[in-house]
Amino acid sequence: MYTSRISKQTIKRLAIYYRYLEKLHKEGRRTVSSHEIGEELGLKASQVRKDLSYFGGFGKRGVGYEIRTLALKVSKILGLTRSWNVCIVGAGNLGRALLRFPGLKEKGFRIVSVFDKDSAKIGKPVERDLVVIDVKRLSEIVKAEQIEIGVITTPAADAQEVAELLSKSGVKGIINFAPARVSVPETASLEEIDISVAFSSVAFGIITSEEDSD
Amino acid sequence: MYTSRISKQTIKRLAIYYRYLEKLHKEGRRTVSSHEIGEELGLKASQVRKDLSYFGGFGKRGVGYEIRTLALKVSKILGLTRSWNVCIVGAGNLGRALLRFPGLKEKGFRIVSVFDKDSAKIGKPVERDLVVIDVKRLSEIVKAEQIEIGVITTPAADAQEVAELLSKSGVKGIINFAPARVSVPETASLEEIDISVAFSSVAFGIITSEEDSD
DNA sequence: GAGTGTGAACTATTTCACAGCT
DNA sequence: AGCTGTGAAATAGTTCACACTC
Repeated sequence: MYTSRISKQTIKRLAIYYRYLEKLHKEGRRTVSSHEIGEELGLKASQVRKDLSYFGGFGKRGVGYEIRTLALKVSKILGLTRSWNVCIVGAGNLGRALLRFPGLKEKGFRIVSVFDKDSAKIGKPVERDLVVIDVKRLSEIVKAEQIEIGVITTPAADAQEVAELLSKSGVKGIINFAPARVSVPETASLEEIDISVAFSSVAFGIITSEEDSD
Repeated sequence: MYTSRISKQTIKRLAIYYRYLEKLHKEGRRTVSSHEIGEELGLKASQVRKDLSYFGGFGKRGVGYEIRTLALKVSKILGLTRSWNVCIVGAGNLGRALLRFPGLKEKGFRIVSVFDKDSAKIGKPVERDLVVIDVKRLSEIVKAEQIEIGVITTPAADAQEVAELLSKSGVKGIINFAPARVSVPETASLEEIDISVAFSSVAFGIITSEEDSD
């Protein structure tokens, strides 16, 4: 269907539109214009319309977009109408924080297992019905539980190895929080969330804005 | 100095180069070529050279880059040669995980206080020498502790309010982990780390690669 | 010979501007 | 009249290609 070249940036904006549409829907609103969406999210109205137009003409000229309909269309595009089995590799602070991160379950991302290689952690409960499993059993469990998305929250040194293990086990998408870039086969979908890079980027921004004002 | 228009993407790559340079340095290596950096990080050599050239000619033709010198230059550019006082707003799971996130302290990001509005959390220790402080005291403490960077790990509904409070209190840079976009004054530096958007983006990637192979 | 630094060419993304529905 | 959908224009970012240095 819409399999062609849509940029990752467009997809991320779509996910942000979706969140805003849900909010409007909860407030009882029925329609919204591209101008209003852009206003709220800090984007040009034309950007919003262009992003949506890649997937079809969802709006009504002279009116705007019907919130309920558009939210449904966008959730379909983003794969939010089905559920996804997710595993977390690395039962440290960040891994455990993600177990309770708000909004994931509601969007269909179900964290069904947590792995670690540390024998002190293996077997310990991390959530009502979850216990840390030895990473040696990852492949077996990914298959048994039909896990499609793996989240890496290990130390940097283990990230590449875990990425390969996940890919080989049949995981289709990876989200990497470890402070190291990983590479995965072309066929897998990868998202890198680089926390320490974000800090450096902010620090750079502060320095340059101070220089500008000299 | 190099105050002009450098893209955020270039800065983020610089932070990634820096991490790789540190690794090479620890391994005892002395020089590296743009080709090798690109190979390791999945970028074209010309991209690496272009990024570095914005800030000066750091390399030697025929030789490459002297790792120690380049690492020092890049760390200067990114503001990693000084330290930054950071506060976290929101003492939930994610906020507490960030307190121990590896590499931040080493890069000079010192988390000096943690705030929350929940009276059940206020006063409780979160780390050796840190206790959760009432967010009402944020402005006072930001000034007293000379905090320049604020990290938002509150629920989405509180994120915009906290961003404004931080800006008004004199914080120059904000990193927002809440699943909501925030807006800050032009003068402040902002980085949004949108975890649920990353999940949606990966889900979209999986769906489209499955369609492609039909 | 090897590898940088950089203008020029190319590609991707954003924004404009306006025809065309409702 | 209001607001979408979309080619065309403008802008931003990447990659090429090669002169130049070590």
